[in-house]
Amino acid sequence: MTDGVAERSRPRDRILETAQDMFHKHGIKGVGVDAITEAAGTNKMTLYRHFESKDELIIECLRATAAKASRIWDEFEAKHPGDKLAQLHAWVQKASELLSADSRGCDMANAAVELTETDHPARRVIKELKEAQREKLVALCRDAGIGQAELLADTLSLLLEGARVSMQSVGAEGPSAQFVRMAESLIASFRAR
Amino acid sequence: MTDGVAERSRPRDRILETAQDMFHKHGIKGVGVDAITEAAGTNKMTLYRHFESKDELIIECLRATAAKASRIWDEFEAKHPGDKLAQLHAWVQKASELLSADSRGCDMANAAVELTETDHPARRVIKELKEAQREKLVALCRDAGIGQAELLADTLSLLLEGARVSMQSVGAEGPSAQFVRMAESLIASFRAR
DNA sequence: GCTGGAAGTTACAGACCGGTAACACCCTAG
DNA sequence: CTAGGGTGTTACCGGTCTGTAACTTCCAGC
Repeated sequence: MTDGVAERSRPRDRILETAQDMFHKHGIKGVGVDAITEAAGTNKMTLYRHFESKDELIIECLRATAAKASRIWDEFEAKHPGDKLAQLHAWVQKASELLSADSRGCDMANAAVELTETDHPARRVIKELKEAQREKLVALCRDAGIGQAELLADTLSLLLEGARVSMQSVGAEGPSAQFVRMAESLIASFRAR
Repeated sequence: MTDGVAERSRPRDRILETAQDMFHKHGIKGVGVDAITEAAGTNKMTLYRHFESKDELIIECLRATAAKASRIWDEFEAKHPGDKLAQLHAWVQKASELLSADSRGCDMANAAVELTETDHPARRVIKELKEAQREKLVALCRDAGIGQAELLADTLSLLLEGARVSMQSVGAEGPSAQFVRMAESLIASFRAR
């Protein structure tokens, strides 16, 4: 029915995959566990046998999303082995593609917006994962031979984060449409210094 | 008790102000109408006499927030009458101050993240208000004599939007800490063209 | 074929949600 | 003094939420 999830995988995997998808599309507080299990072709009891709470499921979803993002970084290295500057341009290109393909932005940032309780267990996970991603981009910039690597990486981060959230407010024809141009001219300007 | 809202204003104003504050702090779906009315020192019936639904209240809150932001723009004109470039720097400065003062970001962007239903009545309001703000910034850049005014305005928009959402994920010590430096060097670079 | 564990089913608890009805109150304008 | 509108109070509706209990069914490994 509303599946799209491979029918013959194990319930835990189906739940995780379905939850990722539904949290992404409808937001965390916009989806109940009943809806997830139904879409995953299973039931609530099975969910609670594999995840001790909805919060725990949320955290597992965020980790899974981060793992997917990590695999994309591997593609950069595979396509441009050793050429860090080419990988940086590939990062810009990939970010732009993801912007075009989907207008619901970053799951971790969205989760941070939704989960406002300062002691929510997902918040520390979000922070850890985001910091890891930041480190990766800083390293990439540095290895690409850019002087102020941290500053470039942080600027690119903010631009992308901004593009993703801007799309949700004003759509794809807003400021985010110029993301590639902004990012590329930024990189050029940092390389010229 | 949990007030902070002037006790002797009219119920409608107290509700609106309290709702703005609570939506901002805890998110829209994280606050029920009961909690709002209680904090505003009134009751649910009175809320529904002034607002036909929670959605309507949300929209009024967003409009009120935008109106506050609009008043900040008036300050720029008042402090630097006619000097658009100084006003642009004041914009950067003010944005930075707001970043330091509060880590819950932009109410409209946050609402867009939370309200995922594509036909939610608040979404068109968010888009309108955000587009109006964009126009203001573009006009300011253009009147400051900058060539590619749209591009600068959009870049600054994304940087600020990104800084606001980044703070919610990784805190004030993350990439957003460099916002002023990024914005100022951007402006300088655009002016040099 | 038997057995044990994973998965499905049904029902429910307890809380909270947005929204409404009915009625008592108070305060101000006439 | 009185009338009436704005406000407060209480109780309620139907729905949804996370999470659990008790029980049945299925299926793979022996």
